This record gives sequence, C-alpha cells and structure tokens, in this order.
Amino acid sequence: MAQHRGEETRSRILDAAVKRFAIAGYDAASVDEICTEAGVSKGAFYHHFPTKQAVFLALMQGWLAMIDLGMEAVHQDSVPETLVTMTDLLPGVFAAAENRLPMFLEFWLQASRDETVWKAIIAPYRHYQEHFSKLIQAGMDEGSLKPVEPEVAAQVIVSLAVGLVLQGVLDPHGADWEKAARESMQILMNGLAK
Amino acid sequence: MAQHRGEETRSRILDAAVKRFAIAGYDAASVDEICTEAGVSKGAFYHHFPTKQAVFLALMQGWLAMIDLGMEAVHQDSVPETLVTMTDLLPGVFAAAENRLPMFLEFWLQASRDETVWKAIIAPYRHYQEHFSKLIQAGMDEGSLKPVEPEVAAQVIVSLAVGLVLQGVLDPHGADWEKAARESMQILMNGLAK
DNA sequence: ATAAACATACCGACCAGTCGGTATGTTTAT
DNA sequence: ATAAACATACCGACTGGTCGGTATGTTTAT
Repeated sequence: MAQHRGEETRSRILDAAVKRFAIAGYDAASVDEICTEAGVSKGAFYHHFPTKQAVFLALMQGWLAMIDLGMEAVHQDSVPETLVTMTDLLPGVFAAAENRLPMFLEFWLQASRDETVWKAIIAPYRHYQEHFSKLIQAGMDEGSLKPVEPEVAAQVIVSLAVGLVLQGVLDPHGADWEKAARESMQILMNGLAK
Repeated sequence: MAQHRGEETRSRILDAAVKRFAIAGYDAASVDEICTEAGVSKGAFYHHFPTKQAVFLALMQGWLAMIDLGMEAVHQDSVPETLVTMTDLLPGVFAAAENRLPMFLEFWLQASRDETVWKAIIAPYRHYQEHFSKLIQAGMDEGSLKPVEPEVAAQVIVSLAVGLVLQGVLDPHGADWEKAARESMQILMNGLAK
C-alpha cells in the first residue's frame, strides 16, 4: 500500500496549500506553513512537488477542470434555458468556493505575469469562451436568440461572470450576489432572446 | 525651494513604484528596486513614505480618484447616451493604463486580504455603484429605461466593466476588447432601454 | 534488500525597515 | 551682513528575520 500513503500525503499537501494560499496569498503562504497545516514534513512536500509553483499549478488545473466539467454538464431543452440554468448554478459555486475565491484572482494575477501559469490557464479559459460561443450559435440556429456575433456575446457572458465573482470576492456582504447573478442573466437575456 | 526638491523626489518614487509594481507585483517589487529605478536612496524613500504599503496606497488613491473624475465628467442628453459614451471612454482607459492594469488587479487582491487597503478601496468602489444606480434611476424617471431595480442594474454594469478589464489583463490579444466593450453595452441596452 | 516515502537540519539569497550621519537650504539673532 | 541654529532632504551600510530549496539521514512497505 505504498501508493496509498503517498496519495494521502499528496492530497493533504494540496488541501493545506489551498487553505494557506486562500488566506495569505501565494507569496505570503510559505512552504513551511503549508507543511505544518498539512501535518507533513518539508521533505514530504518536496518529495511530491518539485517547487511551490508546481503545487499552485496543480491546484489551478484541478479547479479549471472542475469548472469545465460543471459547465459541460448543463444541457436544457433550449439555449436560453441552458444559460439560465447555468446561472442558477452560480450560487452553489459561490458557496462551495467561499474562501477559495481569492485564489481564483491569484490565478489570474499570476497568469498575467508568469508565462508558465499563463499557458496553463489560457487554454481552458479560451475553451469556456468557445463553449459559450457555440451555445449562442446554437441558440441562433434554433431561433431562440437574436442574430449577434457569437464570440462577442460569449465575451459578454464570461465578462459578466468574472465581474460578479470578483465583486463577490471584494465585497461579499455589499450585495446579494446570487440575486445579482440571476437578474444579470435576465437582463442579458432580454437583450439577446427573441 | 527645499520643498521642490522633495516633491520631485516623491513623485519619482511614485513613478518608479508604479513601474515596478506593474511588472513584478507588489510583493516581488523590492524597495531597493524601486529606489534604483527612481534614482533615489532608500533613506529618501523612507523619508517620504513610512512603509512600502503607504506607497501602494498612495498609488491606489490616485488611480481611484482619476477614474472617479472621468466618470463624473460624462453627461449626455439621455441616460442611454451617457452610458454608451462612458463605454466609448473605456478604450482610452485601456490604452492609458496598458501595463498598469495588473496593478488594478493587485489592488483588488490586496483589498480582499488587507483591512487597511480594503477600507481605502471600498468607499470609492461603492461610490461608483451608487453613481450608476442614480444614473439608471434617472433613466427610468426620464422614461428611457425599463423599470428595473437600479442597484441590480448598476451591479450588472460594474460587473461587466470589471470583467472586461480583467480579461483585457489576462488575454490582451485574445479579442478586440474595445469592440467587446462597445457591443456589450449595446446588448445590455437592448435589455434595459425602452 | 531496496526503493519509495518521509523527516530534520541546514544554506544562501533576499528584503523591509533602521539608523547614524551628511548635505542643502531657511530662519533667527546680532 | 553673516554666523549660528535649525529644519528638511537624503545617503547607504547594516540588521534581524524569512523563505525556497537542498542534503542527508531514517522509516516503511514489499
């Protein structure tokens, strides 16, 4: 059962890292801290990950893959319904992510400065764009959406989502962000749907 | 003219700091680096600012005040026109900010973790929200907008702006963000205007 | 036995902030 | 007028501590 022990340690490190990164941020969260939180030695840490950044990247990949899965899973009868349903999912995302949300921002920031991180984040990110783009194209094809440029409409949706998340991070009690998300999509739909 | 020398030094430090912060980020940009960039000694630095964070804060305040001024300045005949005009301003903001945009993100991130920074950023931020809120209320009063909750509509607009800026930071060449901004507001207007 | 898994001690680089001292004006007293 | 007293601006070596990563030794599973 050697692998088991290893896997356990590895995921303890990952869990601890996400906690520390979320609270203190990537730079401020020290490897020693993460190890303590995980109840693991530094040797174990560097046995499983070559660098601190590798942990960060692993976390990011996992997060990205999760979003991707959740998004692809939603399929309603019509495109507008699908979009609204996705919006209904957002509160769950907010609640589940809670304190991890600042990490999302950290991903973004690191990506804007670090070539390696950027490459890791940009592919799935463009994938989202494309997903929405196709969704909107489908909506136009099925006649439920007005004719628009799918890419632009997709950008609008993604921008809105990103902006809502960001504001949720900055000012969690400044507004009812669940409601804002729902109403936002509603207003957008008013502009998009036939 | 002792003050003159002082003012000059102070602004050199500020300029250097914005450069270094933008390139390397708050944590990674060392005070020594900033001093070198500014052609100023560490003593001078700490003569003008009590801490590194004070410089960061000063920068942020200036930035926030600038946005505020720009926003308040726009007044067209009708509310929809005003909103569209504000969108037309965005490209200028993008261009002028260029490499400083990651700093904007840094502000956000710091604010989500640092009480001091948060307090400094949250007031102007809520002020923007309120500004848009009133604008939309005015639009409803003048009959150019559908009846909606002004706060929510304002959140949508701010979210969209924030999201667009963020994506501009992450993926500057991934899309025509100027165009995206303009079209976004157009779609929103379709949903909001009578 | 032996290799993977883990622990501990340690290294060198770096960094925010301090401090004693200097230089460049500016005011005051004579 | 001018020198002493004072104030502001600035310099750069130094400190105390942190942190990512490494080296080396020990345990554990097969």
